[in-house]
Amino acid sequence: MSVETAPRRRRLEPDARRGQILACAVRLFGERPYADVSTTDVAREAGVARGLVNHYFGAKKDLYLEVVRVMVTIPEVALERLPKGDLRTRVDASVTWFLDVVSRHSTSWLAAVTARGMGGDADVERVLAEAEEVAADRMLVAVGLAGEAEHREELRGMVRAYGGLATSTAREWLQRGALTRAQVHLLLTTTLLTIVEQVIPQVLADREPTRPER
Amino acid sequence: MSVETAPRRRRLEPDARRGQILACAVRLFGERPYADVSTTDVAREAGVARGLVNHYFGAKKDLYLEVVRVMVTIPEVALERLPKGDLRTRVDASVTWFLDVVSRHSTSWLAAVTARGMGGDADVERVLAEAEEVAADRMLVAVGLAGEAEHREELRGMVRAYGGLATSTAREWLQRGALTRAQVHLLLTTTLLTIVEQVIPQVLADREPTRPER
DNA sequence: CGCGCTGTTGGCAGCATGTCAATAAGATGC
DNA sequence: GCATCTTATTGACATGCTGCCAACAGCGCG
Repeated sequence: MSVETAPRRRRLEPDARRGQILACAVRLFGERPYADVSTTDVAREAGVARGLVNHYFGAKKDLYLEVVRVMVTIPEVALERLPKGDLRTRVDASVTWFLDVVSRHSTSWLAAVTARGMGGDADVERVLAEAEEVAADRMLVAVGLAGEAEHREELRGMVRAYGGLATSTAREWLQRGALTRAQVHLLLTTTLLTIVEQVIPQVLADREPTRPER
Repeated sequence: MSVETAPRRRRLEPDARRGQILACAVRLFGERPYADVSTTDVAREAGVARGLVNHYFGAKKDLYLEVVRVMVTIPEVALERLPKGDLRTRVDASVTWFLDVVSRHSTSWLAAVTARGMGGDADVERVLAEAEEVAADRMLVAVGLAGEAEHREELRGMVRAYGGLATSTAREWLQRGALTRAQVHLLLTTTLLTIVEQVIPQVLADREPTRPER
């Protein structure tokens, strides 16, 4: 007879197990800094041997990369959902959408963005950079500047820089509570309008190949 | 007779030794990520036993805190050196000064700012926050908004957020090379002017106590 | 029912970190 | 010049985490 209906080991599909471990890792890394989360913690949280974490994700850093990627890659669901109105309307809608998203996943999102580089690590930096890349491209589409082939790199740089403003502003709102949502909205909207209407035209006016100067 | 003119141990004043070790740590952390720099590396670089590093700085993280503090705390030498002209002039001068400073210490500065939180560590976050605080206050003085007692917290939040823009923009220039110094200068100047002249007046117009809303 | 595939485990070896008593450099007094 | 005291400096130890790997055991298949 068998009283133990539950075997000490349960066999799951690789994808399922990997997903389960990743979910636990997301939660732990979201509420505690990188160094304070050991692979043992993740394994215990998932009810699994520690070695299995290494088996699926390799090094601890690789697991962390997956976590950051998940947290920072914003779903692309809404973009074609933007209104077709004039620039101010689209900018306003974009900012609203951004604020909705970050306020929803606030904790994990903050942890991911705050985690910039875990001390300058190149791989984490790369993941963050890729996420900024796609975000910048979508933003260019949103403000109707996707067609500029000439100064494409400069435009993306500008928008990525604006992403830094959006990040720090959202942090002032969600983390420090120094600003209200309305104030954040006003700041981001006005600033983006200024960049698109005043700064970018001046950049586009320069027909010089703009070789980098230090 | 004594052939060995150099004793195996050299005794230094605590401040001197501490400073020497700190200098080596600054260099190493400036060119390699946190996890890739062991206290052994720092000790070897300083020609010193590893235990001495712990003796002077405690844990490795404490040493790192000192390093970040040194790299991120910009000398306050220039601030009274700002011109007394109108707003645009002062903003222009402030941006120029900022770009000069970050381009000079570019490598170490980038590492420090990029190191935001080494994965969300609370202490590192605190050091960064303090540095942002003083930077924000100086910026408020520079643009002539230091006297606003009413919405002081909101103003500092706005300026700190602008600091995020300055950081990410400088990174686009120094690290990715996507923007030229002239473009960065234009972007930062125009944006700061917009914030001071358009956004802040609207915030100051609100006489509501602006309780945080999510 | 036996067998093979593979998800899963536990332990091993290496490395980094923090602590601490022992050591010796350099100053001080005689 | 020599003894002595202070303390900067060292070397070794214990601990904890990480990556790796061979052995183990679910679970499907014949």
